[in-house]
Amino acid sequence: MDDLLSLKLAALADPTRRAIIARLAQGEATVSELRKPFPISQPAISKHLKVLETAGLIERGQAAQSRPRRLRIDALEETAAWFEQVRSLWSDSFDRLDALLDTAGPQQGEQ
Amino acid sequence: MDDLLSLKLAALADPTRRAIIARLAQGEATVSELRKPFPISQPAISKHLKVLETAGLIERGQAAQSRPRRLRIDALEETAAWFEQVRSLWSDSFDRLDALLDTAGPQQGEQ
DNA sequence: CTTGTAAATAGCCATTTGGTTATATACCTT
DNA sequence: AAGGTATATAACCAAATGGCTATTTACAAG
Repeated sequence: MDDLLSLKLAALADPTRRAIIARLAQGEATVSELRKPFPISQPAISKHLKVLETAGLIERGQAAQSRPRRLRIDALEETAAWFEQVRSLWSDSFDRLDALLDTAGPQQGEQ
Repeated sequence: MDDLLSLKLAALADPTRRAIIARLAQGEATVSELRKPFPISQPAISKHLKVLETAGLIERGQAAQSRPRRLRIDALEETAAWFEQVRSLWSDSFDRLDALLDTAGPQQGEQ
């Protein structure tokens, strides 16, 4: 399991990391700022950030001794795109089912 | 890590399981059918299916000696909703930034 | 050049994960 | 009831994950 999409979904499977992403969606933040809401150690946060960075979901800045992180919204969209893809497979096969039912006996109009 | 959303994302972090979901998006299928594309053992597939079921992403039917699985599309939508939520956080803060720039000195129209 | 603060890395540990083979269960067919 | 086919469960294993404490690195300020 190491394609980018898997890395992204795995990264987002952790509630702490999702909270970090949600925080960064509102603007960039330093490691210490990101740490505040959580009862875990600083190294643990750094590890989470590395996971998110490896997945390409965030990137690192440089400012004095702090390294502000920011969200890579495009990477998040790429992840969301997978869901769209499945959704369209689903509705395609639904369409085919509708067509089939139409042929067998046209009665109701599906939503 | 055991809230439902985390379970769902973790379930989808595996390529085999995503392929299974994609397959099920096109219609229900038995375990043997689902197994075909993969070079792994039947118990391994059953394990994957259990992960997906625990996450609420699929459900199990009953038909003779086969237990067809089908996609729970609503569960998938719930998962996709998280991405929507982050997207809106992101655009909200973008709006605020725009407003700020407007106040400071109105010059360019953002994409 | 020492001190302070922010963050990263190393080393450790328990738990989880994804795979395996072997075995059990469930249901149809004969 | 005996056999066959579909699936589930058990028991095991190696690797990955998420946490910790201790230590190191990077930079700014005295």
